[in-house]
Amino acid sequence: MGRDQDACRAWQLLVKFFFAQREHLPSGGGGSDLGLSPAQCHVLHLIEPGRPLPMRRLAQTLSCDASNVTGLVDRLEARGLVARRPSPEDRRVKELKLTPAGERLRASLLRRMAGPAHPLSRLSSRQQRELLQLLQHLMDERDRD
Amino acid sequence: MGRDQDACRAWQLLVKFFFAQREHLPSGGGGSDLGLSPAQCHVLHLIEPGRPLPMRRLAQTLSCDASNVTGLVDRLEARGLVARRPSPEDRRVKELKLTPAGERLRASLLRRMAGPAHPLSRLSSRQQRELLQLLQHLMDERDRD
DNA sequence: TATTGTTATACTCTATAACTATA
DNA sequence: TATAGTTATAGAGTATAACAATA
Repeated sequence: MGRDQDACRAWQLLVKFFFAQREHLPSGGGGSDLGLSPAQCHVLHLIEPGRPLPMRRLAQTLSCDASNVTGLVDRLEARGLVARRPSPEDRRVKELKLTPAGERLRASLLRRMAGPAHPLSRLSSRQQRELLQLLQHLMDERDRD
Repeated sequence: MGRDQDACRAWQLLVKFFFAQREHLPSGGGGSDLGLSPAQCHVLHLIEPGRPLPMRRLAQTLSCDASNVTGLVDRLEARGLVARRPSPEDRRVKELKLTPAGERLRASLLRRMAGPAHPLSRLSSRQQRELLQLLQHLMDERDRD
């Protein structure tokens, strides 16, 4: 019983902490003064430079309908941040990659997410290491893809 | 340097973990089959039974413009989930409270957020207690309101 | 037939600006 | 004057359904 209570309380705190730190999230407020909506930030965050991303996979990762991705990418493409490219292997598939401008903006976004008032910077070295170990344990249990 | 790296890595893992667990978030997908949008879930989550919430305060907590709250509450009120009531002290202010149906739906939502596949249930008792202590330390540094 | 991406449509969310009513 | 909430408007996000091109 104590265990479940600890877990519930921890999760509630985690939610609260996360919401308080939303400017450090990919889909948080961090991109609003870069002229990016939350969804656009998320897309930019998910397209890694030099790693073309099929639109279908983007829809899956965002867990939204494929038709959304069309409009989302339309707007990013109109701003010259991403480019569509038909896949060499399967001509139905379109791969997304960042333009140079897109890569620059993504870098700004990541920089903003990482600092300067980093969410975890108030923890001591030892506490940060403890947290890291706990999280790695959590993710090891889950990442099976 | 090790410290900053631990912190960055921990934060990245935290973001990833959170996104993977979004069905357990108030504004995650947990309410979609209850017929609630993410924003509506969030509102329902924030109005505690027996604790009337001024609309302005709701807008602040959601960190959105006050005009959004009007429509948001309109839709919830049309569905009989919340009710507006003028504040006895300041007649400009409207307080929100849950209807009985709203309280029932909120309870379902909270139940869904808490389980059955609770995000932290894979941790041992000791790990959960460690995590709780780390989070309490983080929040103690921040909650000054 | 099944899959990828698009279009059309409708609804919700969100911000800005102008407004009403209270204070 | 300032504040709480509303309205009008515009743009963006989201899901559903129907569609074209490709596999």
